[in-house]
Amino acid sequence: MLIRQVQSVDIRPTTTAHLAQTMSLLELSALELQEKIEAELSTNPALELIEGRFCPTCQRPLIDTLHCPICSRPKTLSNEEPIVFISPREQITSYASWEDDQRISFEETSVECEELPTYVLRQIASELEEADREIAAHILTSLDKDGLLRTPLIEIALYHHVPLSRVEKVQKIIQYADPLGVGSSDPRQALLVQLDVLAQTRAIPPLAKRAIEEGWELLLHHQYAELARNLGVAVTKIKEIATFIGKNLNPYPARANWGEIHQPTAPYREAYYTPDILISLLNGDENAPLVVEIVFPMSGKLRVNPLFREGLREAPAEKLEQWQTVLERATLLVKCIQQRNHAIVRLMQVLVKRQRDFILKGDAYLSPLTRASLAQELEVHESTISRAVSAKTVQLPSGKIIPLAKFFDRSLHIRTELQAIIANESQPLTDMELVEMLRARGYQVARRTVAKYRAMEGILPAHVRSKMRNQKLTLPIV
DNA sequence: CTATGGCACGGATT
DNA sequence: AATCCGTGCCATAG
Repeated sequence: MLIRQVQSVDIRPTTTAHLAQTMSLLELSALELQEKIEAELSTNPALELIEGRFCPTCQRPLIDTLHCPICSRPKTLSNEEPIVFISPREQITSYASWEDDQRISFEETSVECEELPTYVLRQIASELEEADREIAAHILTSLDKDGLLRTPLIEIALYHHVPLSRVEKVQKIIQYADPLGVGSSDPRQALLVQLDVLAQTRAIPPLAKRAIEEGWELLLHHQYAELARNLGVAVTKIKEIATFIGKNLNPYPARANWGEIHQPTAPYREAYYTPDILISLLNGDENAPLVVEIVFPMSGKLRVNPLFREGLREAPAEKLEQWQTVLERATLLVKCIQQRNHAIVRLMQVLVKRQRDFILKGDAYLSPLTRASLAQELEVHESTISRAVSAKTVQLPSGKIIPLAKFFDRSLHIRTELQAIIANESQPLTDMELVEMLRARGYQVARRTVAKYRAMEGILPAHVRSKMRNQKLTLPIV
Protein backbone atom coordinates (compact mmCIF):
# COMPACT_ATOMS: atom_id res chain seq x y z
CA MET A 1 0.00 0.00 0.00
CA LEU A 2 1.40 3.30 -1.05
CA ILE A 3 1.25 6.32 1.11
CA ARG A 4 0.48 9.46 -0.84
CA GLN A 5 3.42 11.70 -0.19
CA VAL A 6 2.90 15.38 0.25
CA GLN A 7 5.48 17.33 -1.65
CA SER A 8 7.66 19.49 0.53
CA VAL A 9 7.05 22.74 -1.33
CA ASP A 10 3.47 21.97 -1.98
CA ILE A 11 0.42 23.32 -0.29
CA ARG A 12 -1.38 20.75 1.78
CA PRO A 13 -4.31 19.13 0.09
CA THR A 14 -7.32 20.80 1.56
CA THR A 15 -10.96 20.80 0.63
CA THR A 16 -12.43 18.93 -2.27
CA ALA A 17 -13.36 22.25 -3.80
CA HIS A 18 -9.72 23.15 -3.74
CA LEU A 19 -8.69 19.99 -5.51
CA ALA A 20 -11.45 20.29 -8.05
CA GLN A 21 -10.52 23.82 -8.96
CA THR A 22 -6.83 23.09 -9.22
CA MET A 23 -7.70 20.36 -11.65
CA SER A 24 -9.89 22.56 -13.76
CA LEU A 25 -7.28 25.31 -13.86
CA LEU A 26 -4.67 22.81 -14.90
CA GLU A 27 -6.34 22.08 -18.16
CA LEU A 28 -6.68 25.70 -19.17
CA SER A 29 -4.34 27.20 -21.70
CA ALA A 30 -2.63 30.47 -20.88
CA LEU A 31 -5.26 32.42 -22.67
CA GLU A 32 -8.19 30.69 -21.06
CA LEU A 33 -6.57 31.26 -17.72
CA GLN A 34 -6.27 34.91 -18.52
CA GLU A 35 -9.96 35.11 -19.30
CA LYS A 36 -10.76 33.32 -16.10
CA ILE A 37 -8.62 35.58 -13.98
CA GLU A 38 -9.88 38.72 -15.63
CA ALA A 39 -13.45 37.67 -15.09
CA GLU A 40 -12.72 36.94 -11.46
CA LEU A 41 -10.83 40.19 -10.94
CA SER A 42 -13.68 42.27 -12.23
CA THR A 43 -16.30 40.59 -10.09
CA ASN A 44 -14.46 39.77 -6.91
CA PRO A 45 -13.44 42.76 -4.79
CA ALA A 46 -11.26 40.65 -2.54
CA LEU A 47 -8.85 39.99 -5.37
CA GLU A 48 -6.23 42.43 -6.47
CA LEU A 49 -3.45 42.60 -8.96
CA ILE A 50 -0.36 44.31 -7.62
CA GLU A 51 2.65 45.39 -9.55
CA GLY A 52 5.10 42.62 -10.10
CA ARG A 53 8.80 42.60 -9.38
CA PHE A 54 11.55 42.56 -11.91
CA CYS A 55 14.84 40.80 -11.83
CA PRO A 56 17.46 43.37 -10.80
CA THR A 57 19.95 42.03 -13.32
CA CYS A 58 17.97 41.22 -16.44
CA GLN A 59 14.69 43.07 -15.83
CA ARG A 60 12.65 39.97 -16.51
CA PRO A 61 9.25 40.08 -14.80
CA LEU A 62 9.08 37.76 -11.84
CA ILE A 63 6.54 35.91 -9.80
CA ASP A 64 7.22 35.24 -6.14
CA THR A 65 11.00 35.14 -6.42
CA LEU A 66 13.57 37.86 -5.86
CA HIS A 67 15.88 36.94 -8.70
CA CYS A 68 15.04 35.40 -12.00
CA PRO A 69 15.93 31.75 -12.27
CA ILE A 70 18.25 32.40 -15.17
CA CYS A 71 20.40 35.01 -13.45
CA SER A 72 20.46 33.13 -10.19
CA ARG A 73 21.06 29.68 -11.63
CA PRO A 74 23.71 27.65 -9.87
CA LYS A 75 27.14 27.72 -11.50
CA THR A 76 27.26 23.97 -11.32
CA LEU A 77 24.13 23.51 -13.39
CA SER A 78 24.54 20.59 -15.73
CA ASN A 79 23.52 20.85 -19.34
CA GLU A 80 20.77 18.32 -19.07
CA GLU A 81 19.09 20.09 -16.22
CA PRO A 82 16.60 22.56 -17.67
CA ILE A 83 15.72 25.88 -16.11
CA VAL A 84 11.97 25.90 -15.70
CA PHE A 85 10.03 28.86 -14.41
CA ILE A 86 6.84 30.84 -14.64
CA SER A 87 7.12 33.75 -17.00
CA PRO A 88 4.50 36.48 -16.67
CA ARG A 89 3.36 38.14 -19.89
CA GLU A 90 0.29 40.13 -20.46
CA GLN A 91 0.17 40.77 -24.18
CA ILE A 92 -1.98 37.79 -25.06
CA THR A 93 -5.18 39.07 -26.54
CA SER A 94 -6.98 36.52 -28.63
CA TYR A 95 -6.72 32.98 -29.76
CA ALA A 96 -7.59 30.55 -32.45
CA SER A 97 -9.47 27.37 -31.89
CA TRP A 98 -9.53 25.23 -34.94
CA GLU A 99 -8.82 21.64 -34.12
CA ASP A 100 -9.35 21.05 -30.46
CA ASP A 101 -5.88 19.76 -29.93
CA GLN A 102 -4.35 22.60 -31.85
CA ARG A 103 -5.54 25.42 -29.75
CA ILE A 104 -3.13 28.27 -29.79
CA SER A 105 -2.96 31.76 -28.49
CA PHE A 106 -2.29 34.69 -30.67
CA GLU A 107 -0.28 37.72 -29.87
CA GLU A 108 -1.62 40.64 -31.74
CA THR A 109 1.02 42.66 -33.45
CA SER A 110 -0.98 45.15 -35.37
CA VAL A 111 1.95 46.73 -37.18
CA GLU A 112 2.84 43.54 -38.95
CA CYS A 113 -0.73 42.56 -39.61
CA GLU A 114 -1.42 45.79 -41.42
CA GLU A 115 1.12 44.82 -43.96
CA LEU A 116 -1.00 41.98 -45.21
CA PRO A 117 -3.11 44.02 -47.66
CA THR A 118 -0.12 45.63 -49.35
CA TYR A 119 1.74 42.36 -49.36
CA VAL A 120 -1.07 40.67 -51.23
CA LEU A 121 -1.72 43.59 -53.52
CA ARG A 122 1.88 43.60 -54.66
CA GLN A 123 1.60 39.99 -55.71
CA ILE A 124 -1.55 40.33 -57.71
CA ALA A 125 -1.12 43.81 -59.13
CA SER A 126 0.01 42.52 -62.49
CA GLU A 127 -2.99 40.25 -62.83
CA LEU A 128 -5.48 42.98 -62.22
CA GLU A 129 -7.03 45.31 -64.68
CA GLU A 130 -6.68 48.91 -63.75
CA ALA A 131 -10.34 49.22 -62.86
CA ASP A 132 -10.30 46.18 -60.64
CA ARG A 133 -7.62 47.54 -58.38
CA GLU A 134 -10.10 49.57 -56.45
CA ILE A 135 -12.17 46.50 -55.80
CA ALA A 136 -9.12 44.53 -54.75
CA ALA A 137 -8.08 47.31 -52.42
CA HIS A 138 -11.56 47.39 -50.95
CA ILE A 139 -11.50 43.67 -50.28
CA LEU A 140 -8.02 43.67 -48.85
CA THR A 141 -8.66 46.50 -46.46
CA SER A 142 -11.83 44.82 -45.24
CA LEU A 143 -10.06 41.65 -44.18
CA ASP A 144 -10.32 40.68 -40.56
CA LYS A 145 -7.29 39.59 -38.62
CA ASP A 146 -7.72 36.02 -39.79
CA GLY A 147 -7.34 37.11 -43.37
CA LEU A 148 -10.98 36.39 -44.13
CA LEU A 149 -13.45 38.71 -45.77
CA ARG A 150 -16.49 39.09 -43.56
CA THR A 151 -18.09 41.75 -45.71
CA PRO A 152 -20.66 40.34 -48.13
CA LEU A 153 -19.47 40.51 -51.73
CA ILE A 154 -22.71 42.08 -52.81
CA GLU A 155 -22.05 45.04 -50.58
CA ILE A 156 -18.76 45.67 -52.31
CA ALA A 157 -20.37 45.26 -55.72
CA LEU A 158 -23.03 47.83 -54.90
CA TYR A 159 -20.50 50.24 -53.53
CA HIS A 160 -18.49 50.22 -56.72
CA HIS A 161 -21.49 49.91 -59.04
CA VAL A 162 -20.17 46.78 -60.68
CA PRO A 163 -21.71 43.35 -61.21
CA LEU A 164 -21.25 40.78 -58.49
CA SER A 165 -19.42 38.45 -60.86
CA ARG A 166 -16.64 40.97 -61.21
CA VAL A 167 -16.09 41.16 -57.48
CA GLU A 168 -16.07 37.39 -57.41
CA LYS A 169 -13.41 37.33 -60.08
CA VAL A 170 -11.20 39.67 -58.09
CA GLN A 171 -11.75 37.68 -54.94
CA LYS A 172 -10.64 34.57 -56.75
CA ILE A 173 -7.38 36.19 -57.79
CA ILE A 174 -6.73 37.27 -54.23
CA GLN A 175 -7.50 33.84 -52.85
CA TYR A 176 -4.77 32.26 -54.92
CA ALA A 177 -2.14 34.68 -53.70
CA ASP A 178 0.04 33.99 -50.69
CA PRO A 179 -1.15 33.29 -48.04
CA LEU A 180 -3.38 30.85 -49.83
CA GLY A 181 -7.05 31.41 -49.25
CA VAL A 182 -6.73 34.97 -48.07
CA GLY A 183 -9.83 37.00 -48.82
CA SER A 184 -12.16 34.04 -48.69
CA SER A 185 -15.59 34.66 -47.28
CA ASP A 186 -15.32 31.86 -44.75
CA PRO A 187 -12.84 29.26 -43.54
CA ARG A 188 -14.41 26.66 -45.75
CA GLN A 189 -13.65 28.56 -48.93
CA ALA A 190 -10.11 29.12 -47.77
CA LEU A 191 -9.63 25.41 -47.25
CA LEU A 192 -10.95 24.59 -50.70
CA VAL A 193 -8.52 26.96 -52.34
CA GLN A 194 -5.61 25.53 -50.39
CA LEU A 195 -6.73 22.03 -51.23
CA ASP A 196 -6.93 22.92 -54.89
CA VAL A 197 -3.39 24.27 -54.96
CA LEU A 198 -2.04 21.45 -52.86
CA ALA A 199 -3.55 18.93 -55.24
CA GLN A 200 -1.27 20.19 -57.98
CA THR A 201 1.91 19.34 -56.17
CA ARG A 202 1.13 16.37 -54.02
CA ALA A 203 -1.36 13.64 -53.42
CA ILE A 204 -4.39 14.45 -51.34
CA PRO A 205 -7.11 12.21 -49.97
CA PRO A 206 -9.62 11.77 -52.77
CA LEU A 207 -12.67 12.66 -50.73
CA ALA A 208 -11.22 15.64 -48.95
CA LYS A 209 -12.85 18.10 -51.27
CA ARG A 210 -16.28 16.58 -51.01
CA ALA A 211 -15.91 16.30 -47.27
CA ILE A 212 -15.29 19.99 -46.97
CA GLU A 213 -17.94 20.96 -49.48
CA GLU A 214 -20.70 18.74 -48.29
CA GLY A 215 -19.83 17.96 -44.73
CA TRP A 216 -18.35 21.15 -43.39
CA GLU A 217 -20.70 21.37 -40.43
CA LEU A 218 -20.20 17.73 -39.55
CA LEU A 219 -16.46 18.05 -39.89
CA LEU A 220 -16.41 21.02 -37.56
CA HIS A 221 -18.23 19.12 -34.90
CA HIS A 222 -16.22 15.96 -35.30
CA GLN A 223 -19.26 13.99 -36.31
CA TYR A 224 -17.21 11.68 -38.43
CA ALA A 225 -19.57 8.74 -38.28
CA GLU A 226 -22.42 10.71 -39.77
CA LEU A 227 -20.22 12.23 -42.45
CA ALA A 228 -18.91 8.80 -43.36
CA ARG A 229 -22.45 7.60 -43.85
CA ASN A 230 -23.34 10.57 -46.02
CA LEU A 231 -20.36 10.07 -48.26
CA GLY A 232 -20.64 6.32 -48.22
CA VAL A 233 -17.15 5.58 -46.97
CA ALA A 234 -15.54 4.16 -43.87
CA VAL A 235 -15.18 6.21 -40.73
CA THR A 236 -11.43 5.69 -40.72
CA LYS A 237 -11.27 7.33 -44.13
CA ILE A 238 -13.00 10.38 -42.75
CA LYS A 239 -10.70 10.50 -39.79
CA GLU A 240 -7.74 10.40 -42.12
CA ILE A 241 -9.20 13.28 -44.04
CA ALA A 242 -9.78 15.21 -40.86
CA THR A 243 -6.18 14.81 -39.73
CA PHE A 244 -4.98 15.67 -43.20
CA ILE A 245 -6.93 18.87 -43.10
CA GLY A 246 -5.82 19.74 -39.60
CA LYS A 247 -2.25 19.12 -40.54
CA ASN A 248 -1.94 20.66 -43.96
CA LEU A 249 -4.58 23.29 -44.31
CA ASN A 250 -5.19 26.48 -42.46
CA PRO A 251 -8.72 27.81 -42.20
CA TYR A 252 -7.45 31.23 -41.18
CA PRO A 253 -4.99 32.29 -43.86
CA ALA A 254 -3.50 35.21 -41.98
CA ARG A 255 -2.47 33.11 -39.06
CA ALA A 256 0.94 31.53 -39.09
CA ASN A 257 1.34 28.11 -40.56
CA TRP A 258 1.27 24.88 -38.75
CA GLY A 259 2.87 21.70 -39.77
CA GLU A 260 5.45 21.23 -42.41
CA ILE A 261 4.16 23.21 -45.30
CA HIS A 262 6.01 26.46 -45.11
CA GLN A 263 5.30 28.93 -47.79
CA PRO A 264 7.96 31.49 -48.45
CA THR A 265 8.35 33.56 -45.35
CA ALA A 266 6.50 36.77 -45.71
CA PRO A 267 7.12 39.86 -43.63
CA TYR A 268 3.80 39.79 -41.87
CA ARG A 269 4.31 36.15 -40.97
CA GLU A 270 6.70 37.31 -38.36
CA ALA A 271 3.66 38.00 -36.32
CA TYR A 272 3.82 35.01 -34.09
CA TYR A 273 1.66 32.99 -31.80
CA THR A 274 2.30 33.04 -28.13
CA PRO A 275 2.16 29.49 -26.94
CA ASP A 276 1.63 28.37 -23.37
CA ILE A 277 5.20 27.28 -22.95
CA LEU A 278 8.38 28.62 -24.53
CA ILE A 279 11.54 26.60 -24.80
CA SER A 280 14.82 28.17 -25.78
CA LEU A 281 18.50 27.52 -25.42
CA LEU A 282 20.41 29.54 -22.90
CA ASN A 283 22.48 32.01 -24.92
CA GLY A 284 21.57 30.03 -28.00
CA ASP A 285 24.33 27.60 -27.17
CA GLU A 286 23.80 24.03 -28.36
CA ASN A 287 25.23 22.55 -25.21
CA ALA A 288 23.68 24.92 -22.74
CA PRO A 289 20.76 24.05 -20.52
CA LEU A 290 17.28 24.55 -21.93
CA VAL A 291 15.26 27.46 -20.68
CA VAL A 292 11.60 26.67 -20.23
CA GLU A 293 9.24 29.56 -19.68
CA ILE A 294 5.72 28.78 -18.67
CA VAL A 295 3.56 31.62 -19.79
CA PHE A 296 1.48 33.20 -17.11
CA PRO A 297 -0.99 35.64 -18.60
CA MET A 298 -0.64 38.47 -16.03
CA SER A 299 2.34 40.67 -15.54
CA GLY A 300 1.62 41.55 -11.92
CA LYS A 301 1.07 39.44 -8.88
CA LEU A 302 -2.37 38.23 -8.01
CA ARG A 303 -3.24 38.19 -4.33
CA VAL A 304 -5.98 38.62 -1.80
CA ASN A 305 -6.43 42.26 -0.94
CA PRO A 306 -5.31 42.69 2.67
CA LEU A 307 -7.60 45.67 3.08
CA PHE A 308 -10.57 43.54 2.23
CA ARG A 309 -9.60 41.03 4.85
CA GLU A 310 -9.32 43.80 7.42
CA GLY A 311 -12.57 45.36 6.34
CA LEU A 312 -14.28 42.09 7.07
CA ARG A 313 -14.02 42.78 10.78
CA GLU A 314 -16.19 45.83 10.47
CA ALA A 315 -18.60 44.21 8.12
CA PRO A 316 -22.25 44.79 8.83
CA ALA A 317 -23.81 41.64 10.21
CA GLU A 318 -26.17 41.10 7.32
CA LYS A 319 -23.32 41.28 4.79
CA LEU A 320 -20.83 39.27 6.78
CA GLU A 321 -21.62 35.90 5.33
CA GLN A 322 -21.61 37.12 1.76
CA TRP A 323 -18.27 38.87 2.22
CA GLN A 324 -16.79 35.80 3.73
CA THR A 325 -17.65 33.65 0.78
CA VAL A 326 -16.17 36.26 -1.52
CA LEU A 327 -12.97 36.18 0.48
CA GLU A 328 -12.84 32.43 0.45
CA ARG A 329 -13.35 32.38 -3.24
CA ALA A 330 -10.45 34.73 -3.75
CA THR A 331 -8.11 32.79 -1.49
CA LEU A 332 -9.03 29.62 -3.24
CA LEU A 333 -8.28 31.00 -6.65
CA VAL A 334 -4.89 32.31 -5.61
CA LYS A 335 -3.96 29.00 -4.05
CA CYS A 336 -5.14 27.04 -7.00
CA ILE A 337 -3.19 29.13 -9.44
CA GLN A 338 -0.08 28.54 -7.39
CA GLN A 339 -0.72 24.85 -7.49
CA ARG A 340 -1.35 24.91 -11.18
CA ASN A 341 1.92 26.66 -11.80
CA HIS A 342 3.77 24.35 -9.49
CA ALA A 343 2.34 21.30 -11.20
CA ILE A 344 3.25 22.48 -14.66
CA VAL A 345 6.76 23.42 -13.62
CA ARG A 346 7.34 19.97 -12.17
CA LEU A 347 5.90 18.35 -15.25
CA MET A 348 8.04 20.34 -17.65
CA GLN A 349 11.14 19.80 -15.60
CA VAL A 350 10.97 16.09 -16.22
CA LEU A 351 9.46 16.24 -19.67
CA VAL A 352 12.08 18.56 -21.09
CA LYS A 353 14.88 16.57 -19.59
CA ARG A 354 13.55 13.39 -21.14
CA GLN A 355 12.87 14.83 -24.55
CA ARG A 356 15.86 17.11 -24.87
CA ASP A 357 16.98 15.45 -28.09
CA PHE A 358 13.55 15.79 -29.60
CA ILE A 359 13.40 19.46 -28.73
CA LEU A 360 16.78 20.17 -30.23
CA LYS A 361 17.05 17.76 -33.12
CA GLY A 362 13.51 17.15 -34.24
CA ASP A 363 10.84 14.54 -34.71
CA ALA A 364 13.13 11.59 -35.28
CA TYR A 365 14.50 11.87 -31.76
CA LEU A 366 11.24 11.76 -29.90
CA SER A 367 11.43 8.96 -27.42
CA PRO A 368 8.17 7.21 -26.78
CA LEU A 369 6.80 8.25 -23.45
CA THR A 370 3.44 7.66 -21.89
CA ARG A 371 1.53 9.95 -19.63
CA ALA A 372 1.19 7.09 -17.22
CA SER A 373 4.92 6.56 -16.76
CA LEU A 374 5.45 10.25 -16.21
CA ALA A 375 2.67 10.28 -13.67
CA GLN A 376 4.38 7.52 -11.78
CA GLU A 377 7.66 9.37 -11.75
CA LEU A 378 6.05 12.56 -10.52
CA GLU A 379 3.84 10.70 -8.08
CA VAL A 380 0.68 12.30 -9.32
CA HIS A 381 -2.46 10.85 -10.79
CA GLU A 382 -2.46 10.08 -14.49
CA SER A 383 -5.38 12.34 -15.11
CA THR A 384 -3.36 15.22 -13.70
CA ILE A 385 -0.84 14.76 -16.47
CA SER A 386 -3.54 14.38 -19.07
CA ARG A 387 -5.16 17.61 -18.04
CA ALA A 388 -1.91 19.51 -17.86
CA VAL A 389 -0.89 18.30 -21.29
CA SER A 390 -4.13 18.86 -23.15
CA ALA A 391 -4.92 22.14 -24.85
CA LYS A 392 -1.44 23.54 -24.45
CA THR A 393 1.15 24.46 -27.00
CA VAL A 394 4.91 24.70 -26.86
CA GLN A 395 7.26 26.83 -28.84
CA LEU A 396 10.52 25.04 -29.55
CA PRO A 397 13.90 26.73 -29.91
CA SER A 398 13.43 26.40 -33.67
CA GLY A 399 10.38 28.63 -33.44
CA LYS A 400 7.94 25.91 -34.36
CA ILE A 401 4.81 25.74 -32.30
CA ILE A 402 3.50 22.29 -31.52
CA PRO A 403 0.88 20.84 -29.21
CA LEU A 404 2.33 19.67 -25.92
CA ALA A 405 0.65 16.33 -26.52
CA LYS A 406 3.15 15.65 -29.30
CA PHE A 407 5.72 14.94 -26.60
CA PHE A 408 3.74 11.79 -25.92
CA ASP A 409 3.39 10.58 -29.49
CA ARG A 410 4.12 6.89 -29.52
CA SER A 411 5.03 6.41 -33.12
CA LEU A 412 6.36 9.72 -34.36
CA HIS A 413 9.96 8.64 -34.55
CA ILE A 414 9.05 5.61 -36.61
CA ARG A 415 6.90 7.68 -38.92
CA THR A 416 9.69 10.17 -39.55
CA GLU A 417 12.02 7.28 -40.28
CA LEU A 418 9.45 5.95 -42.69
CA GLN A 419 9.23 9.30 -44.41
CA ALA A 420 12.99 9.39 -44.72
CA ILE A 421 13.11 5.93 -46.25
CA ILE A 422 10.45 6.72 -48.80
CA ALA A 423 12.02 10.05 -49.64
CA ASN A 424 15.28 8.29 -50.44
CA GLU A 425 13.89 5.21 -52.12
CA SER A 426 15.26 4.54 -55.58
CA GLN A 427 12.09 2.78 -56.59
CA PRO A 428 8.73 2.67 -54.82
CA LEU A 429 8.91 0.17 -51.98
CA THR A 430 5.94 -1.96 -51.05
CA ASP A 431 4.68 -1.99 -47.50
CA MET A 432 6.30 -5.34 -46.93
CA GLU A 433 9.65 -4.04 -48.07
CA LEU A 434 9.21 -1.03 -45.85
CA VAL A 435 8.71 -3.36 -42.92
CA GLU A 436 12.08 -4.92 -43.73
CA MET A 437 13.77 -1.54 -44.01
CA LEU A 438 12.34 -0.45 -40.69
CA ARG A 439 13.34 -3.64 -38.97
CA ALA A 440 16.88 -3.16 -40.25
CA ARG A 441 16.85 0.16 -38.44
CA GLY A 442 15.59 -1.32 -35.24
CA TYR A 443 11.88 -0.69 -35.50
CA GLN A 444 9.69 -3.74 -35.45
CA VAL A 445 6.22 -3.13 -36.80
CA ALA A 446 3.66 -5.15 -38.70
CA ARG A 447 2.98 -4.65 -42.35
CA ARG A 448 -0.48 -3.41 -41.60
CA THR A 449 0.94 -0.79 -39.33
CA VAL A 450 3.25 0.55 -41.99
CA ALA A 451 0.20 1.04 -44.17
CA LYS A 452 -1.43 3.05 -41.41
CA TYR A 453 1.64 5.19 -40.87
CA ARG A 454 1.80 5.87 -44.56
CA ALA A 455 -1.78 7.02 -44.54
CA MET A 456 -1.10 9.23 -41.53
CA GLU A 457 1.71 10.93 -43.37
CA GLY A 458 -0.31 11.25 -46.53
CA ILE A 459 2.00 8.96 -48.49
CA LEU A 460 0.38 7.00 -51.26
CA PRO A 461 0.75 3.24 -51.82
CA ALA A 462 3.70 2.00 -53.83
CA HIS A 463 1.94 1.32 -57.10
CA VAL A 464 0.49 4.82 -57.18
CA ARG A 465 3.86 6.34 -56.34
CA SER A 466 5.40 4.57 -59.31
CA LYS A 467 2.68 5.94 -61.56
CA MET A 468 3.28 9.44 -60.26
CA ARG A 469 6.94 9.01 -60.94
CA ASN A 470 6.29 8.01 -64.53
CA GLN A 471 4.00 10.94 -65.02
CA LYS A 472 6.62 13.31 -63.76
CA LEU A 473 9.15 11.86 -66.13
CA THR A 474 6.90 12.06 -69.13
CA LEU A 475 5.41 15.42 -68.35
CA PRO A 476 8.25 17.58 -69.63
CA ILE A 477 8.19 15.72 -72.94
CA VAL A 478 4.51 16.39 -73.44
C1' DC B 1 -0.97 -14.03 -57.14
C1' DT B 2 0.52 -9.78 -54.70
C1' DA B 3 -0.16 -5.39 -52.49
C1' DT B 4 -3.49 -2.78 -49.94
C1' DG B 5 -7.47 -1.33 -47.64
C1' DG B 6 -11.51 -2.53 -44.36
C1' DC B 7 -13.11 -4.34 -40.21
C1' DA B 8 -12.81 -5.93 -35.83
C1' DC B 9 -10.50 -7.48 -31.63
C1' DG B 10 -7.72 -6.92 -27.49
C1' DG B 11 -4.74 -4.54 -24.90
C1' DA B 12 -2.90 -0.12 -23.67
C1' DT B 13 -3.84 4.66 -22.75
C1' DT B 14 -6.44 8.51 -21.24
C1' DA C 1 -15.66 3.93 -19.06
C1' DA C 2 -14.24 5.58 -23.37
C1' DT C 3 -10.91 5.97 -26.78
C1' DC C 4 -6.83 4.97 -29.29
C1' DC C 5 -3.54 1.94 -31.52
C1' DG C 6 -1.27 -2.08 -33.49
C1' DT C 7 -2.47 -6.26 -35.64
C1' DG C 8 -4.50 -10.32 -37.83
C1' DC C 9 -7.64 -11.93 -41.16
C1' DC C 10 -10.16 -11.45 -45.26
C1' DA C 11 -11.88 -9.19 -49.48
C1' DT C 12 -10.69 -6.89 -53.50
C1' DA C 13 -8.22 -4.40 -57.10
C1' DG C 14 -4.65 -4.63 -60.26
